[in-house]
Amino acid sequence: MLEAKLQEAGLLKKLLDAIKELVTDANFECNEEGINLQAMDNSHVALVSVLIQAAGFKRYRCDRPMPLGVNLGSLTKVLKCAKDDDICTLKAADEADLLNLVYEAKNSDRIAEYEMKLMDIDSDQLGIPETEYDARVTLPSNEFSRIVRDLSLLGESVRIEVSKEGVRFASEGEAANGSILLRQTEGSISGGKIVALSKDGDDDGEVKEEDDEEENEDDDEDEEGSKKKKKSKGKKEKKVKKEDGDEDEEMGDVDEDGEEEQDDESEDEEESNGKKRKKKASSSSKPAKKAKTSKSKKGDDDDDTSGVLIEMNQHVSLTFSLKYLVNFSKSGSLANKVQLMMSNDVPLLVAYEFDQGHIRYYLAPKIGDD
Amino acid sequence: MLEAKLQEAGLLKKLLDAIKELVTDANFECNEEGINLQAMDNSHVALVSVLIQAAGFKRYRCDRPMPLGVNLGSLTKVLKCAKDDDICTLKAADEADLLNLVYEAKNSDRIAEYEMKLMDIDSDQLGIPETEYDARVTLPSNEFSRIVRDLSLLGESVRIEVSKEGVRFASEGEAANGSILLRQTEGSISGGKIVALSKDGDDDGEVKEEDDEEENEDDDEDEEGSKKKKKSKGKKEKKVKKEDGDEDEEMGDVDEDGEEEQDDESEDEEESNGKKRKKKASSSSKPAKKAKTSKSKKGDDDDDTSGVLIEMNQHVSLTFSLKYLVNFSKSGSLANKVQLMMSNDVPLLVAYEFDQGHIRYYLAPKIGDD
DNA sequence: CTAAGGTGTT
DNA sequence: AACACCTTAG
Repeated sequence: MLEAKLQEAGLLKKLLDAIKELVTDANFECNEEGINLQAMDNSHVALVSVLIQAAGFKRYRCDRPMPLGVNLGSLTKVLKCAKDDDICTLKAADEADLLNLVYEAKNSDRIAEYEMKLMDIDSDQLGIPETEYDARVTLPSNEFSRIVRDLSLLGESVRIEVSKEGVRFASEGEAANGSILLRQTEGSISGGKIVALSKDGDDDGEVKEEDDEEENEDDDEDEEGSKKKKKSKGKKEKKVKKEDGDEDEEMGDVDEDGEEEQDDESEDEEESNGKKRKKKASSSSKPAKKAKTSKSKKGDDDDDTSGVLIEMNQHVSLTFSLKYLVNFSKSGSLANKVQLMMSNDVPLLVAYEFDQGHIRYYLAPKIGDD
Repeated sequence: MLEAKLQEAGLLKKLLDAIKELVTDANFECNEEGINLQAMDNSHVALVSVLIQAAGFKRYRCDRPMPLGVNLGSLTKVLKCAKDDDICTLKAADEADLLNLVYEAKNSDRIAEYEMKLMDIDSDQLGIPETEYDARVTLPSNEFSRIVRDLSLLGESVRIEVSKEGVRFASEGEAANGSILLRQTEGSISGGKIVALSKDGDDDGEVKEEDDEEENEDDDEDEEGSKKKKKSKGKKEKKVKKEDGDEDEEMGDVDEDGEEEQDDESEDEEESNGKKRKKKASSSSKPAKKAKTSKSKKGDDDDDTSGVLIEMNQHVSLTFSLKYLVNFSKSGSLANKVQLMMSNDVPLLVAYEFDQGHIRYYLAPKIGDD
C-alpha cells in the first residue's frame, strides 16, 4: 500500500497545474524511491517527466511498486479542494481502484477527505536516453516564461540559438519579428564568460575552457578568483547534465540501467552532484556531500535566482513550437530557475528542479530550421 | 415618498451582487421599518430575504409603505456607477415609476445622479413559517464559501450532517467523493463541546453553555431520535428561531402559518412589534444572560470571526443542491459569519447578519436523501 | 500566504 | 458570468 504525506499540498497542486493541459491521464508510478510520472502529451509531441522523491515527503511508505492511473482533470479538481499549506496525505491500498486524499488544515479542526477513482492506464514507459547536451542555459524561470509568452504573440515557433554571444530566442511572425538575446550574467561565476559544458563522463572531447584540474581554491571561476564568494558555496564546476538536479535517476528505465554512473570516483554522492573531479585527489573527498546540502538551500550559483548561466561546447540552433514552451513555462511556480539543455537535432530538455524532485519536459525540434 | 441615505453604496452593491443571479426582478418593499426584499429565485426553488433596517441608514424617511419594482440587472448597472464609499441616497416619489439614486463622493465635489425606471411586479409575498431549528452551525462565511465551492467541483449535491462529531459536508461525484468535517472550535464558549440549542425567548442571542435540558433527553442523539424526529418536532421545546437575528419580520409564523398576512397593514404591525412579540410563542423565557459571563474570553461567540460554533438538539442530515449554496455564499462579503439553521425535512436557512440588516436564504432539502 | 482588485478572455 | 492570470496589499 501507499501512504505518502506531503507537507504542503501546494506542491502537488502546482505540479498538476503544470501538466494537466498537456496530459489528460497518467500513471503515478509509486515505489520506494518516490512517485514518478511520465507521459507523452496528448498529441505525442512532448514528453513530461515528474518526480517527487520519497525524501520529499513528510512521511512516505510504499510497500511495493504500484502504478496509480489518474485522470489529471479529476485530480486537479480534488486538489483544488486543498489549500496550499494543507498537509496532504495520499493513500492507496494495493490493487485499489481508489486514491484517498486527506487534507489537514495546518492549524484548525478542519479535516477534508476525498476519494478519487483510479483507472487503468497502459503505461508506455518510454525510456529517455540520457543525452549529453552541447549547451545548457540556466535562467530564471520567470524570465523564460516571459520570453516564450512574448514571442508567442508574434509567431508560432522560436529559434533558440546558443553561441558565444549568449542565447538568442528569435521568432518570426506576420506582424513582426522578435529576437531576445540573453547574455551570461556579469558577476557570475564565470564573470560573464560563457563556459564550456563539461561532459558528464570522463569524456573530454568537449572543449573545456578551463579545467577542473584547478585546485580547490579557484575551481570556481575561470577568472582568477575574482568572485571568490561563489567558491565558498558549492564547488561550482561547469559540467554536465544536471548539476542542480541531484537526482540522476533519469526517467525511465534508462537510468535504472545504471549506465550513467561512470563514476570515476566511487562516490555516488559526488556523481550525483555532477561535480566530477577526476583529480580531486587533492583534498576533499567528502566535501561534495556538503556542497549538496548547501546547495539545497541557496547560494549555489545555479540557485542564484536572477542570473543567466550559459554553458556550451558547441553552437546550437534549434527551432521549437512556442505553444509547448509556453505550456512548459507554467512550471515556473515550482522553481526559480529553469534549465534548457540542447544539442542540435536532439529534443530540448526543459528542466525545473525543486527541493526533492523535478519536472522535466522534452520537446523535439522542428525540422528544417536553422 | 421615500428618501433613504446610505452611508456606503458598497452595501447595496454587495447585496445586489449577492442576489442578482438568483432573481431578476423584485420589489423593494419600503416602509418605516426599512427596506425589505423577498423573492423566490427564478426557478422557484430558493427564497431570498433581504432587510436593511431604517436604522441602517444615515437618514431614512418613508412616509408610507411603497413597493419599488426593480429590475435587478438595471439596478446593478446603476450601482456600478457608484464607488463603494460613496454616500448613496435613494429617492422615490409616491406612485412614481422612477427611482432616483444620488451618489456623493465622500470627500469631493462629485455628485452623480441617476434615475432608474421602476416596474410593476406582482408580489407573491410568501409567508415564511417561523421555524424552530434542531441545529445551528455558525461558521466563518469564507469557510462556508470554500466548502461549497470545493464540493461543487465534485458533485451537485451536498449532504450536511450535524452530529456530536461536528458538522460534516459530504458530496459524491463521478470523479471523486469528498467529505469535510468541521469540529466545534476549541477554546470557544463551549470548550469544543457541542451544545444544545437554546430555546427561543428573550435571550439576546447568547448561547447557554450549560443547558439543564441538555442531559435529560434523548434528542441529542440515538438512532431512535431520528425516527422520532417528526414527532418530536411538534413537542420540542429546545428550539431557537434566531438568536442573533432579533428581527422577527418573518412573514407568517408557525403559530399563524395557516394565514398568510400579506396585507401591508398587518405586516407593518408585525414588524413594528417584532421585538416584542418575540416571546409570544415561547413559553419559557429562560434568561441566557448568564452564559455571557462564561464566554468572556473571545467576546461574543457570534462575533468570533474564526470559530465554528455548533448547536444542536438533534442529529440532522439533509441534502441540498450545491448550486444554490454556492450562490448563497456570495453574500460572504457582507458578513464574517454565516449561520446554517437546519431541521430534518425542513428548508435550510442560510443567514448572514450584518450591521443593520440581514440577507437570508431558504432552500428546501432534496428528498430521498440520507 | 491569503485576500482583493484589476485585467483579459471565453 | 466565469475563469485564469497578475498584481497588490495586508
